[in-house]
Amino acid sequence: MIDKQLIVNSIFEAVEGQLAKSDIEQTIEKPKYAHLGDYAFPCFTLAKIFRKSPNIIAKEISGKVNNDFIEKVEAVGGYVNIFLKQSEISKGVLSSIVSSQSVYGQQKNGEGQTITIDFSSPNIAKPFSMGHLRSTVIGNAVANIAEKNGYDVVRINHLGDWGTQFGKLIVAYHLWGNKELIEQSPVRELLKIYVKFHEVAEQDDSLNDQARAAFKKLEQGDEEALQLWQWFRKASLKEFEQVYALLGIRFDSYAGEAFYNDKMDRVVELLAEQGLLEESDGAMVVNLENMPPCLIKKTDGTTLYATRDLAAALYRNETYNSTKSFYVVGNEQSLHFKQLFKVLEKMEYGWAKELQHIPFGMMLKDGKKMSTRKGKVVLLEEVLNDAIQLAGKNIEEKNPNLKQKEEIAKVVGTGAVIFHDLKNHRMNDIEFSLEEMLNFEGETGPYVQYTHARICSLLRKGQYNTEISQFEGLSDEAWPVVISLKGFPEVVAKAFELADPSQIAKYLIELSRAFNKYYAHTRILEDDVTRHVKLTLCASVAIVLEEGLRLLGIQAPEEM
RNA sequence: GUCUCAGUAGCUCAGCUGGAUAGAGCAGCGCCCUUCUAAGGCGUCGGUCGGGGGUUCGAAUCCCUCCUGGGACGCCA
Repeated sequence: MIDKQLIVNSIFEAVEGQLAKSDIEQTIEKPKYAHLGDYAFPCFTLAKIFRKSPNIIAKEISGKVNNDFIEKVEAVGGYVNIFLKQSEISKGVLSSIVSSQSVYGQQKNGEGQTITIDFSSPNIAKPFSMGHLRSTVIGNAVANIAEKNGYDVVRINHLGDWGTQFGKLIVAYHLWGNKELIEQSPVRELLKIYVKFHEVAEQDDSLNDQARAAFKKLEQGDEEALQLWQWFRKASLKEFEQVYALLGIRFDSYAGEAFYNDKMDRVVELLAEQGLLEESDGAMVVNLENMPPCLIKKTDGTTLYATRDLAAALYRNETYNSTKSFYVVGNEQSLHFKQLFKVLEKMEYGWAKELQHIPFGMMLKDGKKMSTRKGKVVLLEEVLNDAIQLAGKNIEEKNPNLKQKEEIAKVVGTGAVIFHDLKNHRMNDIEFSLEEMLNFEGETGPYVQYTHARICSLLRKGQYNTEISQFEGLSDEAWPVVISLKGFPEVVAKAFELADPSQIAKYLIELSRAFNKYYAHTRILEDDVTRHVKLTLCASVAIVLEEGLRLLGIQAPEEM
């Protein structure tokens, strides 16, 4: 971005210091249309200062802006439009990408800092639904993006392996459980009895009392309850790990809620010491301003989600010495996190302000929230399998001689599902649509992967040699591609600032589109002097596409 | 009721720290494979940016208000 700084400087001089450099930098924009140049500076705010029309000011400034990267400057309708020297910029961008390879775009703003990211966090003994997909893929992408911004990342799977739901499961197991069936297909069977529990409990409220009692026994260390709990947990985790393997996601810690079982007394004591704990209707709460109180202990003395999250926050801060903490959890839990952070603030922990809830919209079915309790869920594994199968079918049609068909179908199918989730802003609710998710054309993961694969094919056929450096001689048609490549580092930084993976996804679509257009109109493998620089451009695009997809948690096959 | 998120083309969305003619994809219609993977490219159709006020030289973007939908709101997580 040296070119932009130079432009800021020369505009700064041209306006005789009437605007701060930071203001100028913010005001400079990317013109809406390519024929208006590469940078634009609107002069409307200056009209008052200089008491002249924006048109005249733009003309005056445009005469004064000049440096080695600028081809020409035009004043149009109150704007100063700046055109860069394409050859100079191209040379800089391509040589930078080719020399740094996948490191291109690496930022340093997070260097020396650790960030913990709590994501995925499925509930044990419940199926891995499409709803959990969101936390999993968004969290994983945010983690990758944080690393690309220089942070050390600790990936935490805060498993939902504790709580009243286990009381319900234990009761349900005693009533309807079948050991053999559960051994065979744990999550499916456990879900079945869990759903049944809720059906019956609707008629017979005493079941809920039994469940609470069962959980209390569990929390007090009852042998039989503990054994059941351990069994449920282990069996579920085994199934989850298959999904993580398929998605290529790993965690640094699987410390779930149960892990904090022996760490909660301390939190309660601390709260009591500071006089924050109050009794209310038999329960223990922390009262908060402008918010409902935060429940710490139930009437029967057992703990709640919030208690465990408080213990977890303390533990993480002490263990990882993190400077930031993200919680990638659904939007519907916003209040819970507001309360949690507020309680920590009241406990006077300075680091409480570095905790951040990264919310996201819900996966809807028929316009409504999916409910595990009613058994209305779409299973992630089934969707992934559908996607993989369809990808396989496409390969059979389009590229039947492909090697490693199965492996590629996996990469393309899961890529489609992940990209579909990440391409839109995370706060949007998503109406579950298998049809849309399995669409491989247009703004999709496979579209980006396909662009990458075609480039790889070109590089093979053209015997692209990384040793040769040729960065000049591109035609005008290549310019939109170069400009797009140039923007990658900025996108990486913005994606982290906003904790928004869709920034990367949208960028990849834009780069792919720019390249495909170029590819459709320019023959690469021509035996002329520009062949190698064209291949260098192709190689650069491939590097950035692969790296961008990696940030999203998607692989980029060389053939498909 | 309170808080919160959202409302842009038939559908899914981008643009939202104010700026030039509101952009994509899907669906529809029509082209382009005897040349580098057609999972592609090109064209065309399609919009009172939920309604109404206000601030501003300028508003999809900021403020107010109303309407519609989702979600959360003490012993679930």
